[in-house]
Formats: sequence, structure tokens, C-alpha cells
Amino acid sequence: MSNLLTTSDEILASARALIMTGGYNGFSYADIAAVVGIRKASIHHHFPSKTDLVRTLVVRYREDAEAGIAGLEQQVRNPLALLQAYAGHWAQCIEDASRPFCVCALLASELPALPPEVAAEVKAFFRFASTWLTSVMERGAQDGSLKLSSEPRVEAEAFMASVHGAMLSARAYGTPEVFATILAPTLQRLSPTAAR
Amino acid sequence: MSNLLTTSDEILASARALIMTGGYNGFSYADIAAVVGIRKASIHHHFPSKTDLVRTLVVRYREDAEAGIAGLEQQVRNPLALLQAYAGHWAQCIEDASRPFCVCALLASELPALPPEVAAEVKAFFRFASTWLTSVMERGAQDGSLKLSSEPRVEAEAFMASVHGAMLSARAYGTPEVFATILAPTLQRLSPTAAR
DNA sequence: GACAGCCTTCCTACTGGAAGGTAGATACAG
DNA sequence: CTGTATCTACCTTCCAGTAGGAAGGCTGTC
Repeated sequence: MSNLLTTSDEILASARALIMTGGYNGFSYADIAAVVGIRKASIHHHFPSKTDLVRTLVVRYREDAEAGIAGLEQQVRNPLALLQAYAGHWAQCIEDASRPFCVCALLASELPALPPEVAAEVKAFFRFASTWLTSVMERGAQDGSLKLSSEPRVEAEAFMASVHGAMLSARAYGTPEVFATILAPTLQRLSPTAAR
Repeated sequence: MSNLLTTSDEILASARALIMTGGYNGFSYADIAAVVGIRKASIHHHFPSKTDLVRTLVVRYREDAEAGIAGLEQQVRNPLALLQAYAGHWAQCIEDASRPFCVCALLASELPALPPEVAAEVKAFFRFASTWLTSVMERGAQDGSLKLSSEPRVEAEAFMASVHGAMLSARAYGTPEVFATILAPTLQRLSPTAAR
């Protein structure tokens, strides 16, 4: 109780770490119990079913992302800088190896095999990210800080796809730098200072 | 014996379909047995362990890809057209919903949780795809059929990342068209006829 | 041609362990 | 004395994998 982290927070944190390495079917309550230092049954007290656990995990993940982006928007005004900060966030996560993959990108690849409640939340995360990126693209097109070659929504989807694909490649090659290498030309292309 | 498909081929085919929906941990020998119409133990006769099964599946997958690309290279000479054909292949797979995801892209997301033998083969697939795409980019840069804004290898990695990310988005949104929508501007940008 | 042996394929039946989940008791705080 | 958090003990189901045998085809030998 007097801990900095509540038990349910610890459960969620270790579940996230486990999902990031092996996906939804890649972890069990026993794995979490071993990490957190409690018994399986105690986890069921906090999250009656695995579906409950992962659903609240994804909801929390989106809420954190929303808060993080809201904070970023207050610090950074320039749309290009926002995209760079977004890419930089993931680059750091991948290189830290502490959070080497976006939970939702990983869960999205398993979508058809996920419990419907979890799948719905994963889809909601994609819509949220897409909506935000689209708004950044729109602002960039208006104030000239971004040079778009397609509609803002299409550019946003393409940007998000690049980020997710680059994560996958970084993981496949085992070389985190690959992420930045792939994102650099993508950001370069969106920059108005780029030649031709 | 007189079948068009051998039993082991049928096992591999249904394993591939199952992996494409739920990944490595998302299927069991029992699932395959139900589809193929034999007993679990019979699968063990063909593939002693799950690792064996998936490893040969990935090896076969890469061999098929190599053969497919070799055939494509004989039909199509123009590098831009090669990239379009490559993207078109995946677009068709996704829309057919028969093969809605690249097996290796899916397995790559689970890499840290995969048996080492399988992980090694998945990595080999990524290296193969990257090497081929790099060679296409190099030829395109030489004969002017592609307009690169970075080194061929970087363009190849970025292109592959776009394809994989677009697959993920198409799955997340449940709308196959998203794949083509994302790939279109990517191909457009590589085309020499594109303005600026 | 018939038998014998072998190989392949598939089967039933089983094992040990891990999965998600439940029942019910205990400890303790407000 | 009620609610929260944790425990032990257990359940059912599923998992990958094994043992051993039945069926049938292929081949060599007499």
C-alpha cells in the first residue's frame, strides 16, 4: 500500500514487458507471478481474466500516449519537430531495449487471434495515433513547415506505417540503429528545406 | 501418396494459415490435426517438434519467395515495375484475405520469444528481402528508372518497412485498401516522372 | 508367385507439465 | 465487522511430445 507502485501497477508493467517480447499468447499469469513476486491467484484478484488484464493494459497505454502527446504539443509547436520528437521517442525506446516495441503494433499483428475486447482497444489506439498524425500533417501543410506530396491523412498513415515497419526491421536485424536509418530519409522528405 | 498434396505439405499449409492469424504461440498441433484430418501424433511423425515444423515452414517460405522473385525478374526488367509488382503481390494477398500477412513479418514481431532455430531463419528472410530490394534500387538508380533520395540500401530498408507497416495498418483497420493507399505515394515518390 | 522383411504412415493411448481460473481460508486495516 | 489483498490447494483443459502397434506398400529371395 505504501509502495510507490501499487501491485496492480506492477502487474500491468510486467505484463507489458512480457507482451513486448512475445505477444498476447507469449506470456502467462505464472510468468507475471514470478516477476512480481506474488501468486497466480492474487493476479486474478486484480484482473479476473487475462482479457481484463490486457484490455486495461491497452487502455492505460493509450491514455499514457494521449497524455504524452498533449505534453509534447505544449512544448513543441512546429509540426516537423513534432514528427521528429515522435520518431525520436521510439528510437530511444528501441535503443534502451527497455521498451523495444510498441505494444499496440505487436498486438495488431495478432489481431485476429485476440479476444474481441482487446482487439477493439488496439484498433482504437491505431485510430487515435492516425488522427493525431493527420492533424500534425494538416498543420504542417498550412504553415509550410511540412512538404506533403499527398493528402494529410495519407501522409499520416504512411508515416505511421514507416515507424511500425522500422520497428520490425530493427527487431529482425537486432540492430536498433536501423530504426533511425529508416526514419531519417522519411523525415527529410517531409522537410521543406529538402532539395527537389 | 497419389494425392496432389502430400500430407506434410498439407500440414505446412495449414500451419502457415494458422501462424498468419495468431503467430507462433497462437496455434497448436491439435489445430492442425483438425484442419488436415489426421491425429496429433501423425504430425509428430512428419515434424518431430513444433520447432522443426515452423523452421521448415520458414525455410520453404523463403525458397518460394526466391523462386517467385527469380520468375518475376525474368518477366519484368524495369526496377520501378519490379517494386510495383512486389507491392501488388502483397496488396492482392491482403485483399484475398487468403494470405493476409507475411509470415516472416509476423514472426519477426515475436522474435525474442521464438526458438533460436526459427528466429535465425526469420532473420535470414529479412536479409534476403533486403538484399534483393537493394539490388533493385541500385539498378533503378543506374538506369534512371528510380529516383532515389538516399543510398540504395537505405531506400530498400525504408521501402520494406513501409510494406510491413502498411500490412499492419491494413490488419488493424480491417480495411485492405489502406495497404495500397499507403504504398501508392511511396511508389510515386520513387518514380522519376514525379514532379519535384 | 508367394513369402519375408522392411519402411512409411497413421493410429490409440498415454505422460508430465503448463495453461487460465476457482474455492475458501487467513491476515490486516479502517 | 467489512473490505481488500494475499495465500494454499485444487480444477479442467490444453499443450507438446512419446510408446507401441496396425495397416499397407515396396522389394528382394526362393
